[in-house]
Amino acid sequence: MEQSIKLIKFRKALEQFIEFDDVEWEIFQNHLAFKSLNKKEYFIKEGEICNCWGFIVEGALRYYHLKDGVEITNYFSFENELASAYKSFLTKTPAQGYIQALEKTDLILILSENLQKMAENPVLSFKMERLGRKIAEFYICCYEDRVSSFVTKTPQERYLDVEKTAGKVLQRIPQRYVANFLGITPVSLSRIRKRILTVKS
Amino acid sequence: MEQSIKLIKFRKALEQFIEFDDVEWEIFQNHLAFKSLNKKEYFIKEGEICNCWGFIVEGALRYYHLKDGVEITNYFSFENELASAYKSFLTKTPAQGYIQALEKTDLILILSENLQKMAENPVLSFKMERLGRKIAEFYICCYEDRVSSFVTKTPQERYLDVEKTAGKVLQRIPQRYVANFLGITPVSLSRIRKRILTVKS
DNA sequence: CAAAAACGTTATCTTTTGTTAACGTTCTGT
DNA sequence: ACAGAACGTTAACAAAAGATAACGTTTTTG
Repeated sequence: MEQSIKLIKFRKALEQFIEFDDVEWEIFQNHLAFKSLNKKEYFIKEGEICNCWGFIVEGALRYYHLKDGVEITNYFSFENELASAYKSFLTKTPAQGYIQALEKTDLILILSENLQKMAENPVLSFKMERLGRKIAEFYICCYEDRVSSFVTKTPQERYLDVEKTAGKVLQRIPQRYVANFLGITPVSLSRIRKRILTVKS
Repeated sequence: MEQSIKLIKFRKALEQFIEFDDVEWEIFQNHLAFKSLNKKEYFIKEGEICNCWGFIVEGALRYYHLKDGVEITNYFSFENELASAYKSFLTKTPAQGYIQALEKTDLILILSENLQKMAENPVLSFKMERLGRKIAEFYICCYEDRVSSFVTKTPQERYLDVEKTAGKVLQRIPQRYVANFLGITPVSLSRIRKRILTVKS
């Protein structure tokens, strides 16, 4: 995919948060970088300090960390979504986990240093502040729902929810990762799926 | 407690996000309101649209919602913390649950309309934007940890964590609410506590 | 293409949790 | 102060989840 098309995609995706006029966008896009990850390559590894956030033009990322040497998957991001080790990026502390490409993934990156430059640019500073706020607020809403689902719902209910809201992308993800995401073991998810199937038929 | 002391407390608490100079603070504090809730009074009820966020000068709030007519407690806020039905406030959609005072609670409120006024005030607009961002980012970090705890840890581990990090405030909260917070039933928490005690001794 | 690794399912057994109910204690409101 | 409600604990049983291992199948990878 051409870079110009990627940029248009990015601009469109950011419109859910904020709109840039052409002058602003011109400056903004000069502060962006491009990166591609092959399957299983890393966006960030545990212990590193995340120095950028990314927009996924195409592909998918998996967030996981190790517990007793075993990978536990926390989260996924897909095309047209943002991606970052948010806490590490914001607090400049070492990342507590890994972000890995589930498939070949094309990214647009905003590096901390460029974000800083834009924050100091009078044309963009206010807008960048607001963009940062809007994005953070968006994720808070997502998190509110996710936490609520853990407190309120059974694993089976959570699975049915995910199947309903993200059924399509689910098929691109190995099932054991989905199990982690739901807070259960792969074996348990397999049983839940069977249970649901036998009830349906 | 006198209002002036409350305001100093608030200013100090906000310093973790941003610092106001005296001129800015003077304007800021003229856009604040005060409110007290008696035990069991509501900060917000399900279906209402949250039109403010609050700073808890003293007291504690409990977030819960109803599932099949039963109260499920999601979260707590204590003195020196912020409180809001965040998603409802941000998106102007009906709140999905209740926020209730666990004890007598004194609040300082920022109403949406006053936030709006400050956002339009050239002296404060940039700072309010940044404050909004910082607060949202702070909560994202909290949420990241909380979600991670559900995915990675057993209920018993989560309980031990909470006991370690919030042992003191925990004693002010009825145990069945804590159970909900951990994503388990009160009966189950009682068993976990017994299990831990017998291991310790 | 072939060997090896990874994957999802299933079975078995253990552990934990949910559910309901009972009981004594504590808290609450009148 | 007293009656009623709410609370935490415990017990008994059912349901679900974790752990481990075995199995065929699919995917990787050299």
